[in-house]
Amino acid sequence: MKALKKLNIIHYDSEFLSRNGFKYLVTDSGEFRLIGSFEDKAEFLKTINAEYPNVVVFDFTSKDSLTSADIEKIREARKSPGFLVISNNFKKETICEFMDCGVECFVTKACSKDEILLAIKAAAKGERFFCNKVLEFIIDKSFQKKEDCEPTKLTTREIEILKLSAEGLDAKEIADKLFLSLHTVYTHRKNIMKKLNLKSNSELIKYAYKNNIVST
Amino acid sequence: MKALKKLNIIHYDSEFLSRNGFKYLVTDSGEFRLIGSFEDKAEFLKTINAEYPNVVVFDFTSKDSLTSADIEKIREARKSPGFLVISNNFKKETICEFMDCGVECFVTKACSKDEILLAIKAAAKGERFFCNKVLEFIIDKSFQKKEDCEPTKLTTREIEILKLSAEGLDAKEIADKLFLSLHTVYTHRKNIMKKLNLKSNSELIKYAYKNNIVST
DNA sequence: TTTTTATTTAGACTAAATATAAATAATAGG
DNA sequence: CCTATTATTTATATTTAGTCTAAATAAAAA
Repeated sequence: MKALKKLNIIHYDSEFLSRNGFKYLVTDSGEFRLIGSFEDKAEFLKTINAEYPNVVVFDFTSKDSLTSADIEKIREARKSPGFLVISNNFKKETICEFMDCGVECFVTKACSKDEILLAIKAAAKGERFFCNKVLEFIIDKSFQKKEDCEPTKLTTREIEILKLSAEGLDAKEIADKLFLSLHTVYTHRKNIMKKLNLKSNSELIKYAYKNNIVST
Repeated sequence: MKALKKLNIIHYDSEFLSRNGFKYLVTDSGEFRLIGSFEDKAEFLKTINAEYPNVVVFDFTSKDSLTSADIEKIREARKSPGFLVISNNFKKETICEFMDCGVECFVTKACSKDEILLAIKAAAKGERFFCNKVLEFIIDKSFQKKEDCEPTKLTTREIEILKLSAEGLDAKEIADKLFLSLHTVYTHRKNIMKKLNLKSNSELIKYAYKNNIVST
């Protein structure tokens, strides 16, 4: 069937309000066909494989969110749809992760109707679209970093110790908790600070909060 | 029961998705009449004074959110409507502030349709309703506190030092910055910890972040 | 004025952290 | 399988940071 070819959109968000707000948005404009707005991930993924969406829209902070592995699977299965994240609470790491696996567009839920519509169309064409807030966020947060999106890599043990530090535990408590020598904790912390270019335990804790390594 | 009298609801949220999701929610159920779902605060407040809402629903993290002063003004003007906050990113202080000025119900945007409907009805009757997430939050966060919602009052100097600590400055740097003796800084910090019942500089920094004394 | 609260400081002492060095454990690459 | 690398662990000696006790000064409240 020729006629005017509407863009097929599929949506996944655990928030009721967002699902219905989105439903209203895309159906009202008349330019799109909404395949569905899903709360359940399994059902959502099944429908993607049955229908042929041009654009996949999702909130990556949903309860049982899409992972980058999910996205890659979708990409592999067919001609890749465009991906658009509509969310709040963007975290640097998460944005990077999804950018790396090919998600084109990111907007916040605070964005205007027009901006969201623009983002959908951009995603359909495989173009990038970041709303100002996301953009600001990326620029701001990637200030101190070098080239890539990843912060200097910490080992699992180092991250563990960083987290506990940010929880307010001192070196001794961490040592007790992890059954380590106090010296070990100091050494790890020293290495963390070296890798992240920090100069005190306070800065380390600050880093953990600013970079969402612990929840606020 | 006057079966025909629908509850009048008015809604204020800067997020497009939420406004439309909410619109759908309340109109679909047939139990309510939605006076309007507003993006603009002035317009919203004007409409409240013109119409007679039974329930006022709003997101207190909106761009130009309702203040507790606004709420009080609405309360004074007429028989008080019920108030329901639908939001994410609850902060302890904000919840307390709005509870103090008489807001009955709090739910998150992640709540189910049914829960939101329950909350609306509770607000209309002047009853309290907290969703589980908000409840958890309140219980968790008010653990270490005494009676009131306010954290133990710190002096201006103490807050100043708390902030600088959270920024990652050590005692010496704070002393230099404020032209104080190192001992003075230690004393202030000791007093802060005593007042807040904290036992280390790390916990102090954690406290600052958890309580939004510094921005994340 | 007297009392309380806030702010400031010091000396003696204690706990925490660093620098340096190095030994295992685990892992990746050939 | 062996080896180079990385991760994890620990210790000693030394330095630095922080606490305890005590108290002076200033400002604000009673």
